[in-house]
Amino acid sequence: MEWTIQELAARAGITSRTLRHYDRVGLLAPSRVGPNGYRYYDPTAVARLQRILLMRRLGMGLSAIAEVLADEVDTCDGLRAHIGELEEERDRIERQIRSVRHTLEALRSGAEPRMDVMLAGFNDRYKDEVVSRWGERAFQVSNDWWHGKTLDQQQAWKQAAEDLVAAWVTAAKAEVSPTSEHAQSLAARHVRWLSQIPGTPTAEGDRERSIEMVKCLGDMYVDDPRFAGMYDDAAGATFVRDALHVYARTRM
Amino acid sequence: MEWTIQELAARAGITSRTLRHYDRVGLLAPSRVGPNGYRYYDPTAVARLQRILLMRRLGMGLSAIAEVLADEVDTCDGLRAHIGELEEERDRIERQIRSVRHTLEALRSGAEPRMDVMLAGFNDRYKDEVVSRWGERAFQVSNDWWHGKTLDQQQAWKQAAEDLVAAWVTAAKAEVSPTSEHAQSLAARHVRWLSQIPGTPTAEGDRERSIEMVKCLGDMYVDDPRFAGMYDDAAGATFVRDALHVYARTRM
DNA sequence: GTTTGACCTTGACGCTGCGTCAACTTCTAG
DNA sequence: CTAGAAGTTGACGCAGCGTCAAGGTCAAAC
Repeated sequence: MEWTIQELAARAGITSRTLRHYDRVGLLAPSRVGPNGYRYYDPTAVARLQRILLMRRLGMGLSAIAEVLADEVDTCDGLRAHIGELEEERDRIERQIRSVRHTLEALRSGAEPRMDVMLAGFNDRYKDEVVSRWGERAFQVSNDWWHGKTLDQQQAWKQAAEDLVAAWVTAAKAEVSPTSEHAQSLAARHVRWLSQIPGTPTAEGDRERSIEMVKCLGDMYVDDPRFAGMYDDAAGATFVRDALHVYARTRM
Repeated sequence: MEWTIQELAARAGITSRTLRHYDRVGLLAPSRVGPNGYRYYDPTAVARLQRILLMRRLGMGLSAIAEVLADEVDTCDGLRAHIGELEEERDRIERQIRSVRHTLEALRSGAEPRMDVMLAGFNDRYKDEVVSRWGERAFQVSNDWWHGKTLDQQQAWKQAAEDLVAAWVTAAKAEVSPTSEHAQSLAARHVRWLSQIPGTPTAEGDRERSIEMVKCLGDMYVDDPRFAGMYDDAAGATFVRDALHVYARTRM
């Protein structure tokens, strides 16, 4: 079976010009060229084109695609690498979906983006508050850390926080006890999450002040109006606070 | 809070040149321009940039992005549309992953791609066989139909077939009876799938020959070596054959 | 046999979305 | 005050095609 340039273009959803371009740059030569100069493509060429279009969709340059196709001694390796790329791309999109979805909800409820609040303690918008409570250096270091991250990294971090909040809400709804193993493991995760922020007591291994900070944070979840609704309702916030207090007292 | 052009570029993973370009084409103006001509960006600008980069990743042109951002009277609508786009993109990638994964497996096992076999009855590679069994016209019509589809459409169709096979294998493993409601609904789905191919008896409503064809196909799954392993093992193929036979006898 | 119209060819120029100097100014730190 | 890092505005370049232009080829109709 063979196809003319137009037939192949139509089937692939591209133009004949693109195929001629690929021929010229040596990316995809027709399987046969008629004595009249006409280009004809066979199924092998079609398969190659499919791979090319796949990679192009991922934003790869034509030269990069050519390299991949050339270096590909083992087709299996190429495909495996390809699956990896696709999975990464999917995960990235998945995260973006959740992020946008969250932004949408926040917008609808008229609230500020939750995570801006979550970062309240270490966001420059709350500088005075932080400085008075944890000192100038804690503010500086944590602030620099945050602004040193790329948007992608920030988003990933926020996503981790989102997941944590979601886990808390689920646990609270399940009406288990704040002292239960599950709740305590969530608290541990919460503290680990906090300790990623440099400059804070938990990150610096200052046990006394870490305990104080975790308890303070728990109280804020309940009392501070800026956190209102973050853990769904008052019961949720209370659950988180209790769990954090217990964890601070017994396991830190 | 404000950032200089370099700070923002670093955080967004782009270059300052890109930001200047966006300014020039009116896509993203800095929130403030100093008396020295320096550009400064505030969080609002950052949010807008995030949306721009998001859409750009989806392959949109800058002018198209500008239009979207301009037409967006309601931010919520824009975000919702955006989620839709992202979900579609994710699904597309998901399908590609499955497709590539399948190709890989087929390659590893040394077998031909399964779907080439699945199409055996109506693939030009098996022309003689088809013609002798279902007539010249059935071959012609179905073949034209298949080659008239775009690569994307072909892939979607193959994916549907993959899903069908997977459902069959699952059902076979569950050791339900071929006469069970579930197996029979799968058989119905199988026939509907077949009837999408123009020129075949099932597509043309020829009841007698449709029954014959479904039974014949079932037999081939078991007997024809080209289908070996498609339904995992002999037991799987037998299960499918039995279910199809029962369906053909009692419900067609 | 010729004509018509669809499809093929090779240039060649244009457009988008930046990368990359160049030439110059401005801010920051010692 | 001076070095160096970072800012500015052009201006040119490059990839990946779209889009004529100026023709050859083919299948079918007349």
